[in-house]
Amino acid sequence: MVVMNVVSQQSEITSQLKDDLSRVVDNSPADWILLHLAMGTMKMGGHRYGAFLDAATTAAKLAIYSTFIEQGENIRKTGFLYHVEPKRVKAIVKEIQDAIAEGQSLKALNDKEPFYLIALPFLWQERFPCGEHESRVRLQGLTPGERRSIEDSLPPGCPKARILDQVEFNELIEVLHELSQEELPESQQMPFSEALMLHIKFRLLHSGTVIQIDSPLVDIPLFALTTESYSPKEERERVFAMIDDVARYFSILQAWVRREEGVMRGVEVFDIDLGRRQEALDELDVLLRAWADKYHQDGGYPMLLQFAAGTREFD
Amino acid sequence: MVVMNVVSQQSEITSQLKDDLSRVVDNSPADWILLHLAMGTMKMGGHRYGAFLDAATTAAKLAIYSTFIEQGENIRKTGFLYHVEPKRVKAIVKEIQDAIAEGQSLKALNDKEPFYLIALPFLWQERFPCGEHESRVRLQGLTPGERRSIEDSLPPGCPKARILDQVEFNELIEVLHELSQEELPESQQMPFSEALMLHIKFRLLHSGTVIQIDSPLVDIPLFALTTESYSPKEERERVFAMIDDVARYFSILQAWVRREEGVMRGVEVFDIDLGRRQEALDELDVLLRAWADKYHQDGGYPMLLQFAAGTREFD
DNA sequence: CTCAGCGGGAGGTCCCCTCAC
DNA sequence: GTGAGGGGACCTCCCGCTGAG
Repeated sequence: MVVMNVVSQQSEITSQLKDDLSRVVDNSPADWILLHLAMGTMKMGGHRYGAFLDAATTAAKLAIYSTFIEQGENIRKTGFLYHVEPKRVKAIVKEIQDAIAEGQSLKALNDKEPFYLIALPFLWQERFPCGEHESRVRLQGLTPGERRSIEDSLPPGCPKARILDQVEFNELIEVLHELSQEELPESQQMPFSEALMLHIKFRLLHSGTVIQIDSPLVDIPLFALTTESYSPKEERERVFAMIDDVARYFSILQAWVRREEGVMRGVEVFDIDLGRRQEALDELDVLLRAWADKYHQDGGYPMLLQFAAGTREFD
Repeated sequence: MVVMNVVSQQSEITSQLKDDLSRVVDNSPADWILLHLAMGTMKMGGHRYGAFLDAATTAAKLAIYSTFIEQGENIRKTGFLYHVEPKRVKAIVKEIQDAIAEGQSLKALNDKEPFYLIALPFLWQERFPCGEHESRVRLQGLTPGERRSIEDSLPPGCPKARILDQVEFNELIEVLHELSQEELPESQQMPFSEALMLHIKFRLLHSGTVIQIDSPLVDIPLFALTTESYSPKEERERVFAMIDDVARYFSILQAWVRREEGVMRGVEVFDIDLGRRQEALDELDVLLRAWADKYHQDGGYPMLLQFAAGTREFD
């Protein structure tokens, strides 16, 4: 009985690879941010390649749109500034204005993860529930002992949900895709395809949300749900916390660029005795907490402090 | 005598516009980062729309490539994970491996600003120098008084460089473009075009690096260099500092995601009496400097602390 | 089952041109 | 100078198909 679980080596980047990558991006900070973001959203978040490109395009379009407004709605000027045809500028502006008017959102990474991945555990348990004392296996032609044998091969902690065969699993994925498309405007809808289905299926298996069971008792592959929610893995949660932190940090620095009052930015560069490193970090934690406590006042002006300390890699 | 200077409203985003933008991106953190990045590199940095898209594509390609390596160089698996055709995966892998092998860099925002913008002041002064006691104006058919009158209309602090006519200015831009293409591999080269020239010219005027002089003394437009280096504007420098900070902050958090030793990340949320805000920030500055000093040890392990504090906009 | 090739369509980035206000 | 329209080139992202090992 072989249980396939493809979660492995996910975050292992050999130092060779890392070096290669850093060489081709020339170590420019903006490119680093893009690279980290792509790695985070695609490798960890499970977003499609095309989805990331769309999101980047959307961001660039919004930059164009904001310039268009600032330049007194002058199509030609805006086009020159970004080397875009007036025709295209007009189309971009229309696209954004329509989205604003209809309250719809442009193609973006709007959910932290794609809907069809997050929603799967819920939909599975809703459509294929399994009573407390029922067997997860509903296949014909198996003895109760054989059913139990298959069930016992599941890893511990699996939710009570039926084990599906190939056809049922594929249908479930198709339903998920249709659901995720429902709320999108017509122009953004993507038809279901076999390539898409294989992608989604592979993602689910890769993340360990679903496992495939190839039992010698049955001649068809079976699929079992392993968790109540997609990606409970701590590493994934850390990735989201990271993206969140970076976005907020970016926001604060934007205010700093605009020279707003009450904004501060700082970098401390220093060398440390490795033996005292942990002590220093612990002290830093206490220090900052005490500082925030000292100045905290209920009902006051909302403030945020973000910090990160670690190895200095660049000089 | 009209002096055109289009630097204005550059960073003024009406709150209405800001609201609209935040609505269409759904406030997802990853999208925020992309948006800030696009604004920073395009609006401030002067990068082309297509250049930003190329850079984002490159980042996504590198993410694919790193997965390709991690998955044992399996094209199909990699393709499924990101919903990319095997054919395309193969092409992407080849493109990156070629770049690594030949030491060339992929399309990226590799310089902080486009070469043709940064290099202009240097090339201008090199090709059209102007002696200390020579007139910047070399046009025929003008009296010394008229030449001085035109020169006097320049803003103070202009470098000693000749004032050019339309043709000379256009040629200078073309030379700049050719220079910027020289070091690129053949496949990335972009032919010079009128659209590109207009874009570059507009950018130079928009940033104030060059000003156009429409003098009634001559019937053709003249162009004058105003600074020794592109974008000495402090705001621009702040934007680069911001991008730099964010990239390093991102790097530290990546180490935190990998659970490396000696990495710490923190967020402090609190409310403050506005009257004590500056006092608090000043204290924070002193506090962190003292902390870094306390643990600093020459020749020790390289450490970095980054922090930013400001208004809390999201909850 | 994996890997390889071929075909096509849609849409985007680039380029240039003309014509009316 | 600006808007609005035409054209064409090329690439990339999507889909589907067939055949060799």
